[in-house]
Amino acid sequence: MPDNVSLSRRERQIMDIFHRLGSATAAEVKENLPDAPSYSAVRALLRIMEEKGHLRHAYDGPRYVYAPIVSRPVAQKSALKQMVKTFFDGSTSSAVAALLDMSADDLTETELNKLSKLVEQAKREGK
Amino acid sequence: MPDNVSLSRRERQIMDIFHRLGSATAAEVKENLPDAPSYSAVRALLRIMEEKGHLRHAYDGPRYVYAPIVSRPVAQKSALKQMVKTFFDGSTSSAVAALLDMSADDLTETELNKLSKLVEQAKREGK
DNA sequence: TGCATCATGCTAGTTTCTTAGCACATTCAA
DNA sequence: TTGAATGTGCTAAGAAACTAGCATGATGCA
Repeated sequence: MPDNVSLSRRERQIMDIFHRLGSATAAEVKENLPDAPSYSAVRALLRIMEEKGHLRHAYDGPRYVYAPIVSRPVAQKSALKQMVKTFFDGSTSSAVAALLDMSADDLTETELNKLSKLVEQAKREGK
Repeated sequence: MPDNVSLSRRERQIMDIFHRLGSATAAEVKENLPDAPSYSAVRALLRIMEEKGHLRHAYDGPRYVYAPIVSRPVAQKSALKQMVKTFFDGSTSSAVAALLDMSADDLTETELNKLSKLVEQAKREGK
């Protein structure tokens, strides 16, 4: 095992599923996995990832329901940080700009108003 | 080789370096790599990644300078898309909100004003 | 109750990734 | 011009990741 933090290809795919779904059984993970391997392979991966500390499991009747150890907000934050650092030279505003530019068409007026408010709020708090 | 698109652990680390630096020689990649392996190992990886179509190389005198095949803007876009989909249920505004919240303290007034303008512009364009 | 179904735990094998090291070409300064 | 430094190409092997399949225990319904 290299280091318990950096994920292998499959492990990353699986973590993405959990970040999207929150929690999932082995069968659900398999369904959502590109180039889905065998059910057995998925279970083995989940077991290993639990050992490594990426996941934990609870019981839903007879079966395991896995979920990430790290909460969604924390995972979001760390993913965004990484993203801003890697792709935007550490500039948050560049990232926001790209985000807006990218999906300008998809944003409703309501959402845009919400964003205006967020920016205004940030201004007030900064002072 | 699994599929030429999904990156292995090392390959991902290396791609991140390129997205940050733009281009780099084997020696530079090695310097920036966590748990840096041997110079030789780095070169081998770069060669393989070029074969797979992730990188290309040019010459700087005697040595190779590698760079991503995909341009930075395109890579940014696709990374953001992935991020929004995985961590924010597809909601751009949630992502922007998290971004602002995360780094509110680091944003200067100038930057905030810039963002205001971007939002206003998006509003106008949407109409 | 008995059996099909659906779980998990484990083991062992294959494939892919990762690495080092050698051979050879080029560069550059003494 | 010559040899130390610094490149690259290649090969082979060890490590890690990935996978299938079997054994076994729980569940649920005819």
